[in-house]
Amino acid sequence: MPKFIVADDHPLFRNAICQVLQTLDETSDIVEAQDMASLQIKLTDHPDTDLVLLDLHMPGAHGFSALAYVKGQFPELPVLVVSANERPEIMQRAVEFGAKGFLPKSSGIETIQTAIQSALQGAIWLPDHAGVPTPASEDEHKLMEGITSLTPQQYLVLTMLAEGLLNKQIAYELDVTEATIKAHMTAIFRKLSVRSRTQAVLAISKLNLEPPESVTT
Amino acid sequence: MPKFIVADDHPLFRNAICQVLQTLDETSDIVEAQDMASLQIKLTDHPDTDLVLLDLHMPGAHGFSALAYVKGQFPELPVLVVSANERPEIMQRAVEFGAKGFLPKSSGIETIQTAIQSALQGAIWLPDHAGVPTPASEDEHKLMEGITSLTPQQYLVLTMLAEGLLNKQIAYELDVTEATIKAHMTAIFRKLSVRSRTQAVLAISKLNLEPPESVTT
DNA sequence: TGTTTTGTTCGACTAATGTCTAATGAAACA
DNA sequence: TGTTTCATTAGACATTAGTCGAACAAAACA
Repeated sequence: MPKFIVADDHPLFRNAICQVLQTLDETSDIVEAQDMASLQIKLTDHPDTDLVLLDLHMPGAHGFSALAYVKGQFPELPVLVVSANERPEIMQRAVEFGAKGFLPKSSGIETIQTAIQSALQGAIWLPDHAGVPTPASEDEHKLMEGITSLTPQQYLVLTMLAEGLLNKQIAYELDVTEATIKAHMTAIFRKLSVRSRTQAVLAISKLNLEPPESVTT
Repeated sequence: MPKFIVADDHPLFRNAICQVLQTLDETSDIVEAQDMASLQIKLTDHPDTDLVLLDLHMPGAHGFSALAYVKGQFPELPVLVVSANERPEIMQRAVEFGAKGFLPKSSGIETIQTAIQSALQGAIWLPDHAGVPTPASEDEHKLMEGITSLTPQQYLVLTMLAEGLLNKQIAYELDVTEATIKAHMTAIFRKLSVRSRTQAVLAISKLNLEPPESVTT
């Protein structure tokens, strides 16, 4: 009886994945999450999960930083990255940053089945067209390690910073004092090896997958 | 006697392009630039330029913001974007944001010749594999317009902000008072429709071409 | 040539940001 | 059970960022 968590903000696709999981094993225990906050809860509620199918585009998930965060919180948990992105470098990066593989959303049912099964068996799975690996820079790894070492609260604050919010606004949302947010900021800066919120934003935007998308201001 | 400006920070590739230009017309007048600062100078020194070959990766050039800036300073000047990027969406964006076409660096000599000639004749040129156009969002266009309306000094300040520099550091580099930089910031924020440097950085990072590359801090 | 507009510059003031120190509480551990 | 470690919380203080008003010069314009 394998246990899965399917984390994707698109209900239709989430359903489709669940269908495939049922096909593989009727006794599958499937938990769903539609954003990083709910994923966090589901992960702590279900420590016996066998595999997480993680979309890097959910609310609160900023590209690979979401992967880094999950790996930091649950280092032993296998994660299969699911994304609409088709770029080979992105697929390679996912594995390099600790995922069990990369599953494009354009994949057919059989491909999805294969990918999940190899991930469950502990193997790495990548699509045929993943191409030649181009290793990430050392700086990039350092940054991922930094995000990995963030606490849940710190990751949340970083997420809200990446939305362009003021400390005051973040404090209001999280119902704490502005001073608390400032303290979190300082901790985040240390872990990411930066000196200001501007540099922090610049650093994590380097880990984003999709460049030209709608500007959400 | 056509007049060109070749703007690329890679000397080898700049040379190669110049060779091709010579082949097309021996009487070609070719001016070179290796960064945005020198491009700015060359552009004002040579107002009779027929075509600019612009790499979006030079020092001081932050993706499409560099294109927006050049178009803002010289609206009538034809620009052919040259980039190592091979993604169809990027190519489409270049044209949508006012370029005469997109020339991948992997192109053969004949392709380069064709592209330059159509650009000179005023036509739009794109590679075969440019694919189906996916129009940019309205927000994206608004942002491009904002960058277009920046003055040279403001663009320079924005560039340094995108490097993660403090106002104090920018002021020192440009040899003006911190108060001056702050005034520039306020003007930039207005034009980009943002309220803080953090939001400004987030906005322009949406226009970047290359997602996962070395983190230059 | 006189007027207007605009970019650049800056000082004064207000708001936001970041660091340091420290208290509290919970989890890990001996 | 007592100890240690660490996340979370904040207040006090110092620094940085951002707005407003204004002077000055250069360019555009009538």
